[in-house]
Amino acid sequence: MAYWLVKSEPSVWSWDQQVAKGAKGEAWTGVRNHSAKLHMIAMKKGDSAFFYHSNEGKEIVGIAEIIREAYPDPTDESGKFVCVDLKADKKLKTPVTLVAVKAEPKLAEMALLKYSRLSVQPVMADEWKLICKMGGV
DNA sequence: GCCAACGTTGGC
DNA sequence: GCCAACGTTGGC
Repeated sequence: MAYWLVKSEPSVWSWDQQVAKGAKGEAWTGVRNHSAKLHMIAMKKGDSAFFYHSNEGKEIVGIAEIIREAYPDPTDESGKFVCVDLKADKKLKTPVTLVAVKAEPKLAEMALLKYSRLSVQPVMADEWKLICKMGGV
């Protein structure tokens, strides 16, 4: 069981839209970065991922579950990139903001802070637990 | 294969 | 709207 974090601009694809898809989920497409791609390939069905809103909100709003492992991204004409399917699992009672993550010394090593442009990132188990606690789940 | 120029992301 | 970080492109 591994943990991840995916980012999306809510104006493009928001948590509420993800929730509206229900149990059948939605393909997480459009990732055009090789580091992010490698992380998606490493995802296993049943893994969990934080859902982070970039630009607007700048906070972790919910937890999604990987329901389909990496397959070719249908929106990528070059055929080089992959996507996974995610479904909304649960919403954090309290969103964990970027400010809150930065204020917590135990989270200083998070990829979210170190590689702010990376749209799919791994999360350490203890980071995961702490953020869940901060988020009230 | 190096590196400058350029584009994109995302925080501020 | 600005700019830092970083990926990509293209000339050499």
